[in-house]
Amino acid sequence: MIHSGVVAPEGEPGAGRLACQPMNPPVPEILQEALATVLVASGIERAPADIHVERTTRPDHGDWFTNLAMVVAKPAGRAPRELAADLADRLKAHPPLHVDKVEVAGPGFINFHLGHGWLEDILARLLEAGEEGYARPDLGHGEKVQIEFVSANPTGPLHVGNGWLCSFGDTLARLLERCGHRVSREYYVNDTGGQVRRLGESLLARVRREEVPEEGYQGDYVTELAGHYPGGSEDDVTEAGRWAAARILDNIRGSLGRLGIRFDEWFSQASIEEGGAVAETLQLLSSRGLVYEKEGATWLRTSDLGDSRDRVLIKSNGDITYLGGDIAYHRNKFLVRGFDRVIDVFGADHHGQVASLRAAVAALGVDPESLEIHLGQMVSLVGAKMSKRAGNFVSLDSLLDDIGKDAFRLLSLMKSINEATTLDLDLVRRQTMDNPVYYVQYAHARISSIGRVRAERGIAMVPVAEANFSLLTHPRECELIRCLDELPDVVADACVRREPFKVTNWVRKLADRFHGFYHDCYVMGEGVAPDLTQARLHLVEGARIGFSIGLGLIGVSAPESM
RNA sequence: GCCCUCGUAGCUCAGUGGAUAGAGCGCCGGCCUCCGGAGCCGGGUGCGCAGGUUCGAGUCCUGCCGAGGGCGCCA
Repeated sequence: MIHSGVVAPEGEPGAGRLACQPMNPPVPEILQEALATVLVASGIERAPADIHVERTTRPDHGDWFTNLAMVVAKPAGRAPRELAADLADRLKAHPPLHVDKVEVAGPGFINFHLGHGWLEDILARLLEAGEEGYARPDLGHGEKVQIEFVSANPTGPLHVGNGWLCSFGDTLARLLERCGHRVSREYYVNDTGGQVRRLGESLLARVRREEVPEEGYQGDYVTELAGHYPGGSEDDVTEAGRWAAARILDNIRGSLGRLGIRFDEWFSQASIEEGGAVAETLQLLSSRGLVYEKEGATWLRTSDLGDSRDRVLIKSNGDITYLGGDIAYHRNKFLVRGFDRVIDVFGADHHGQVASLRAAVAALGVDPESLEIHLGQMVSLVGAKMSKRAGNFVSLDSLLDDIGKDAFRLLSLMKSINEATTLDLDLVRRQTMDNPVYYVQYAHARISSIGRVRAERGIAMVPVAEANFSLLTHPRECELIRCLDELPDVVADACVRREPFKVTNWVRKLADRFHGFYHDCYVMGEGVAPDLTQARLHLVEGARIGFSIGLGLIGVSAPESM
């Protein structure tokens, strides 16, 4: 932490100076407003609702550009380049804030070259907002959203694949929270039905020192649990299964804790199936004429609602199907607890239930748009598939023992969950020393180190308002500030598109920019003027804020030293 | 057979319809007088195939090829 030793007391001149100076609006707003104005002046009647301005990818294209002329030209019956030139001329007559140069290029792009004041504004805005306020777009407006993830059956420890989606769900939850949603994390506990009975059978078999049935759970953990089983009626498989499931659930909680994940709700499937929820749900569906009896079973007309066929809710033996319980569960989410939006995160092996569930939610009278289902593609190991029943999975705990929480979270949040992953455990373990996590954390440790050296040398930081950011003209400094400028957009984008890995990519980019800055721009080196030192100290603080926000979102710790 | 996801550099992956497609790893070669060298700088190869939409396609549409997953009165 870098804290000023000379923070001006409140009320004195200087302390509130920043707040008194109205902050300039961000560049996109400045450009959009200017473009809207010249568009009208140029005789274009209907301006697009959303005028698109973007950062350029190449320096010779300036800093920002718009495709506005090309978008508007055709409906207006004008040539794109001609219109672009017209707009550019009008902009040049009254240049918007920070705009040094306006150019028309290519098929009709308008490029903006900005002055250094742009970067100074970015840094000032970032430092004023701080870790709490920066990159906190209010996209949700308090929307009440529930996110259910993992929900692995308590029939065995979490494996690496489970952990992968844990990272996704938890970081998505953090993103939603940061972007103005009220988020509840939920774990649906399958503590009833066939899986539990099967677990109980496996346990009792081990208690009797017999082989586990073929369809049972073969893992060593069952044998271990059997050693502690207090008994009970020897043939009550449900009782045995529930006892084992409770133990395993404790283990799962522990693994999640190691990953920094806490659930707000552990929702019992038994509470749904053994309470009145299913009956109430059936009644609702019946009243809509969507339920019928056939061959002794109770069916839901899901084929009327986008599913490929109808589905059974109550088996002919009277048992509730998984779907039957799941519908009641989703009725509870939407209609009982009143979530505005429900997000389910499943593994791709649950693909088969998506259409049914969507149809079922529609059958409940809930807007299907408010149910989001994200399928994470399979995570497997080189040369092996993980199977809980066969007991040949790699547990999340053992991998965490090897590489640690930070490396695991970063690793699991580096790419889209739409992409299948095959882990080479040897490689992952070996990569430990040149894992991206070190690159990122080392950058943060260097920031802390700068703070320590500053304290040792007794250098006090001046207030932000007294720092002269116009001195930060080194290319490394400019690149670092530009990177920090992207964070609010990255957070919003990652949230809206449900793509947490974008945050990881950004953090890595920030680390890259910071290492470059650190290498070329000594903050307190010999011959660095005091004013420049002050400006750079604030830039370093800005980077620290960026790391804190980014690493906080992906759940990776920001160490003071390595 | 039908449905979903994916195919971009040797490998792992980025790339809201924009201009000359980018990182990391690996490989080769440089850089420690000062805040931590777990760092910095330089070096090169690529959008599975074929059509279509568009001023403009890695991105959107159709078909094909290839990989993974799914199509139960299992969960």
